[in-house]
Amino acid sequence: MSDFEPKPAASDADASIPKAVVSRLSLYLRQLQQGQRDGQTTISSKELGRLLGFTDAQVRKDLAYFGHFGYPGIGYRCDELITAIKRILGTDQTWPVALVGVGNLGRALLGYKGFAQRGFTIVAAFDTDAHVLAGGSIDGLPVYHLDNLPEVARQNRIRLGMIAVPGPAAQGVADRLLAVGVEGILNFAPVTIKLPEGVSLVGVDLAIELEQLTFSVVNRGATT
Amino acid sequence: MSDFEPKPAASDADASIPKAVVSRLSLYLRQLQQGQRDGQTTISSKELGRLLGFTDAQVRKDLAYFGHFGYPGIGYRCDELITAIKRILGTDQTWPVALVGVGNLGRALLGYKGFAQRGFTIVAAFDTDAHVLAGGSIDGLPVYHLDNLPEVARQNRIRLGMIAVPGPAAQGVADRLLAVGVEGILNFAPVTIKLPEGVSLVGVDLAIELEQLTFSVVNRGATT
DNA sequence: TAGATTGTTAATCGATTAACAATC
DNA sequence: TAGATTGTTAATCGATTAACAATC
Repeated sequence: MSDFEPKPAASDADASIPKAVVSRLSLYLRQLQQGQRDGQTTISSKELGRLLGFTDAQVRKDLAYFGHFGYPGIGYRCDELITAIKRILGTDQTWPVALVGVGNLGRALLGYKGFAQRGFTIVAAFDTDAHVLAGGSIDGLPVYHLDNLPEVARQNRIRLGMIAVPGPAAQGVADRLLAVGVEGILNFAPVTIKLPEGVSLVGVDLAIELEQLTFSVVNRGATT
Repeated sequence: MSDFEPKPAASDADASIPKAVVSRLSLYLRQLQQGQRDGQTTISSKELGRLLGFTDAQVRKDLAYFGHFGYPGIGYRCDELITAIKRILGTDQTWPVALVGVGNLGRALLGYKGFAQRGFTIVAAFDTDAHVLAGGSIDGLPVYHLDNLPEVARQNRIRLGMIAVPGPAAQGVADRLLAVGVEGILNFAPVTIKLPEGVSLVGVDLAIELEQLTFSVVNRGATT
């Protein structure tokens, strides 16, 4: 850590950061990258907020949790802020990810281009189905039996796992990921997974996303 | 509407419902259905909260936005509460959905079993790529050129659309969905989409979900 | 300099939790 | 009845917004 740090950095006993702030951070990053592709070099909190539907105050407050990134009178320099947010989110490095479950959804995740661009690489896939395993590899990526998880995870220093198996199998898979030291799990199975403290979990349930949509369509204007 | 309504129902000038409440509603529903499959007929707010990591007070408060569903001393009857929540979310009916973009991700969405079980049916898929269109159908579902959206959408009374196209194409697709009267959009493209008031939007960005995970892994314990 | 915009404080707003009378 | 649990009110907690001195 050579360059001076603007703030004690969120690693300390630093006041905890609201989850909502972190999810907006990802949106800021995405928007900044889009702006940069369009040749923008600088952006104000007002403009960034407008593009995403937030107030300028919120943008500044969110960023101020992590340091002083802006220039009064100018705004934020896109390249600097992109670098800063990536560091905050931990995606200034590439993360090797394990995928468990190579059905429909798993295959789509394997082929998804968006991961590489944002610092993630699926380095190994696992399944238990003989039919799937028979192929040996998909898109050039080896597909192992789940029983090989321990060795493969260790060899590739895997810290993140994605679960794309049927609901009833998800908890068992999560337990096996934990057992090999995975620190974060992205779960696509439509069930609640129980994890011990100290392991992070993000759940994505595609049907639930659609339900959120139908609610607001049916109750047009009833949400905050 | 024959049976007596417990409350003025969220359609009125009824105080607006926080988004967070609606997303928990979906989790309650999922958990209740899981419980029911395991033979449970009744559940208390305390137990339901414990399973999902919420307080009992929160569960009761959330449900109380919509009516009186519980029985003091007993709890909630699973079947009744499932029916009630489905009605609230609008998934007591089946929604025909249009899918635009039949690449990797689109194909996975087409094959996803979880939708049908929760009230959604993809009734038509669209693309603009000649190679994709050449097949004519996928999984028995017709794939049309996007230019055919107006007629197909009308014929099938489509009110919801899912966007699974590359980022640069997403806004254009959204505009075309709007033009045919779609009222809600689930966007998987990693870009911000602008919609007019009165159309609902839910965005799912897979890389962002992973970023949320890396943040909490890197800043272990720094989130609320 | 004048104009723009930051970082931050204080005020507002909204959501969560605790507590309890009512009820089965 | 006693025990359990609801629905709801009031208290607490946290997050958002408005305002402004500091700064480029």
